[in-house]
Amino acid sequence: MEKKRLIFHVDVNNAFLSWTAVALLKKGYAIDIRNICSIIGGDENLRKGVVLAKSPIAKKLGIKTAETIYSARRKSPQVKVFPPDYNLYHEQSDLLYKYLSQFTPKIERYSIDECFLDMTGTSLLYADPLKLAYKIKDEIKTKYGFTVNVGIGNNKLCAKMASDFEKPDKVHTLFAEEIESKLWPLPVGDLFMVGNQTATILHKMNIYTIGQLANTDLVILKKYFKNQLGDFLKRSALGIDDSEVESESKNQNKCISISETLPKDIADSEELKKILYYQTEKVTRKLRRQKQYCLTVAISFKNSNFEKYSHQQKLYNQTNVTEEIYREVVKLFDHSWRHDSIRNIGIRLSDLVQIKEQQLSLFDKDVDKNNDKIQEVVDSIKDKYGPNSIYLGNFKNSTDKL
DNA sequence: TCTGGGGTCCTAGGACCC
DNA sequence: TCTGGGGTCCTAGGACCC
Repeated sequence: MEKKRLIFHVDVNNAFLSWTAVALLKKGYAIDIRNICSIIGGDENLRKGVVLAKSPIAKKLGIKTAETIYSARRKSPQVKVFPPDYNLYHEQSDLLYKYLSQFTPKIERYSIDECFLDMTGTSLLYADPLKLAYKIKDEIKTKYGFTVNVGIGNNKLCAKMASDFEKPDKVHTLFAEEIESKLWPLPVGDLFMVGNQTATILHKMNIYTIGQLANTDLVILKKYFKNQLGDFLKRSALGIDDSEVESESKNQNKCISISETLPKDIADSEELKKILYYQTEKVTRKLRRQKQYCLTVAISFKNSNFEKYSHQQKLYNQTNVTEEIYREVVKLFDHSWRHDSIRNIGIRLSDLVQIKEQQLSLFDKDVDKNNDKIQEVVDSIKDKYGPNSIYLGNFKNSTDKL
């Protein structure tokens, strides 16, 4: 018999918008942008003009996340647009994580604004889970000025679905005995991991609610969805999920990537390579900060027709040295670039490992040691004097463009 | 002034081996 | 000489999440 678990899901309400609102209020801004028709949006002049977060009023007017600001303005001409501040968001995310860590060591940062807490077996410390959830919610509000939803369930799926019920500033439960009454009436597209494509297929099968999905014969689902997906959907609709809350130490990054929509389409290989160098630097520094090495390097393109393509290559040895990875990036670029006009370009490092397991070749060994040393020195100079304090001679002007 | 960025996971299909 | 088939590894591309 499986032990009954107790999982909390804490979700910041309109995270980017709330965090910006709090920061603005602190600076003396007269209006709380959470209470007007407002959005957080990228810079349209740089072609990054999409909605990243919206206020409840903006939502009511039909503005959706990821749509263009242009389209948002058509829905509501008076909408106020504020730029994102990712440094602020990471700071706030860290604050939240630190605050929540006091309640259990079994905590998973699921995204920048969401955490799972495994509260199983804490009944001696916290007799009433609901009371604790309210305390968490209220304390975050008074301490930090933003609100959260807390969802409580017997697994991660139910906790997450519960935190989504009614917003903002609410606590909800979705225990096993509540699944039929609280989960099943919801539209099937609301179920976690049911996106547009899956929802469309389900609708064609005349399945519109989570309850209908739960009561659909598995044999039928398996006909429409390959392999485990049918199983997974049925289990989710029944509120079944036995995945664990993965605490930080267990939860290693599987890949690191960077990509960028360019202010203008670029079809010049030298220019694109300069951007790639700058991206390689950024992404490998992150890799080194995490004391990780990668074995696979990938490059990705989106051209002016919005067609995407990518290429990847496995290396012989794991590395986190900028120059080694950049050499591979250039190879991939020369191999795969279709000489088209590029709108968005990026790099992805995957097959990450913590310890370098080298397939040592006699000759590589010393070179490698030197590279590591050089890299350390370069990083420390950049930490001290800023990212542009030192660079390769041939890319002296690479940051001018960016 | 149309259409972001950082992730995870899955699958089809090709290459290669026996 | 008439083209099987299982297993493994790898890449490209896509769905989904926030």
